[in-house]
Amino acid sequence: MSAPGIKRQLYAQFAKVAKTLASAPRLEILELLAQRERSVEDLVAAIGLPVANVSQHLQHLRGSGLTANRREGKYIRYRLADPAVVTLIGSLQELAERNHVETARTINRYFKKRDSLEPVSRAELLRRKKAGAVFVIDVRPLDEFSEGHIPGAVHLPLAELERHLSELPRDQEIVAYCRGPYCVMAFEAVARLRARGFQARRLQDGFPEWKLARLPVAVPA
Amino acid sequence: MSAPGIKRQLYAQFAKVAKTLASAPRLEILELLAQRERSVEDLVAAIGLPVANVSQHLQHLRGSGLTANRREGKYIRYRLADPAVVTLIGSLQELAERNHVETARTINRYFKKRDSLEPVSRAELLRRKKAGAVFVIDVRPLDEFSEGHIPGAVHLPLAELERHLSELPRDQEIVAYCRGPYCVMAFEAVARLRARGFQARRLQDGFPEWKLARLPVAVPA
DNA sequence: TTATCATTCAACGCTTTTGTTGAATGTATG
DNA sequence: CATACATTCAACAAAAGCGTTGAATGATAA
Repeated sequence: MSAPGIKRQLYAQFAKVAKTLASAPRLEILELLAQRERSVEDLVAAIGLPVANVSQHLQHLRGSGLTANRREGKYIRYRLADPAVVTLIGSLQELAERNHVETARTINRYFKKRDSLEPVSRAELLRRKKAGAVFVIDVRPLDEFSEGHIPGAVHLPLAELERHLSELPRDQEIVAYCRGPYCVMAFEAVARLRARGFQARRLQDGFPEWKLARLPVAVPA
Repeated sequence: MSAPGIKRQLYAQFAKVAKTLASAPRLEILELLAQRERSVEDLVAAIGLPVANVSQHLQHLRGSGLTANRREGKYIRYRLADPAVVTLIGSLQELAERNHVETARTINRYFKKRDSLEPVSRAELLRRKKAGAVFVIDVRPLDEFSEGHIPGAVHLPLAELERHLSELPRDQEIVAYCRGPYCVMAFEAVARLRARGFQARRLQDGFPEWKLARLPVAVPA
């Protein structure tokens, strides 16, 4: 009375969910949604694809249960349906970096070049924050920072970095973070700061991972 | 000097790795490899697809770095390249069960029906093993059991269950496990045992997850 | 109501993926 | 050296997925 077909069916469904992650634009959308809820418009502005296409991807994501949405006036706001999505994508990226040759090469060529130092782990950052021996900057866009950030972090997006150099400490290490472990902005910020003679390092993960680990989060009123 | 293309490139590569998981046969192959190393022949016998097709899937898996292989005489033996593959697939399945409507329905219809009791967690099984209040059976095929199993577990595959009922305790709970959290065999075993009046439950995960958690493992010489 | 605007739908070519078939490779065995 | 056998390669048709285009929904605001 056992059903061998049930196994196939279940695996086909798992595969369907995996297929949702198998698209670069969808991964980008998920990363953006990990920062905060967004309307279709917002997402279009952020990733620069035609509206219909983004909408189509959002349908796919919703169909797999990775996102949820709610209507708010004219807008429909999308969000991650489950914080575990961040975990899943994290595992995927970690595995890709360690085992997929091309991914490893890309990361070595581009990222490691700009940031040869070991990144700071969450635990280490916590310790050093308590000791007061660190200056944390959040390089994401303002709207994402406003939705929540590491307590004590100063908002300083890439575009404004040069203008505020005088406000940064030269006797303390600066730690930069952004959307996730492979978000380009933090790498770029660290590279520019080092070029200017600052001591700067990157936080290993981004804000979503920090939040997921249930570490303290500051949300401005 | 920042490269916006690098982000796209990296995400495309992550997507490529995800695409590897986006196929039912490949997920099956990975589950089989999580139990032990296998030749192409072995895999063909286990999943019942044409040789060339299985080989093709294996090329794909290898290309993404999820598997590795070595030649041994006429055979080429494949294995998981990284234990983290088990973690990744686990996250995927968990997310699918919680959020993907069809997956949840399948699981409720088929699996929950056969096993309405809460499964036993790894931690709970460990505690109860120490207290001696549990009888553990491994319902996987012999070759997988031989490659490693939970210490003290008795090998009792589905096909031989009925023949050995007299050797099972009626005053102790029986815990069955197999390849993973959604492996059909453990569900089936528990259902049959309950029908016969035994107290039986399922271990929440399978052997690969047990091993990954660095819990004690028995490997016969 | 009508106009406006965010979002979705439907249909179309285009590319990629999938499984199949039959031949090729490469290693062991007689 | 020839045969047997495990595995891979190459080529093909069928199916699925992707991005584009233009029209349709559905809610707000005048």
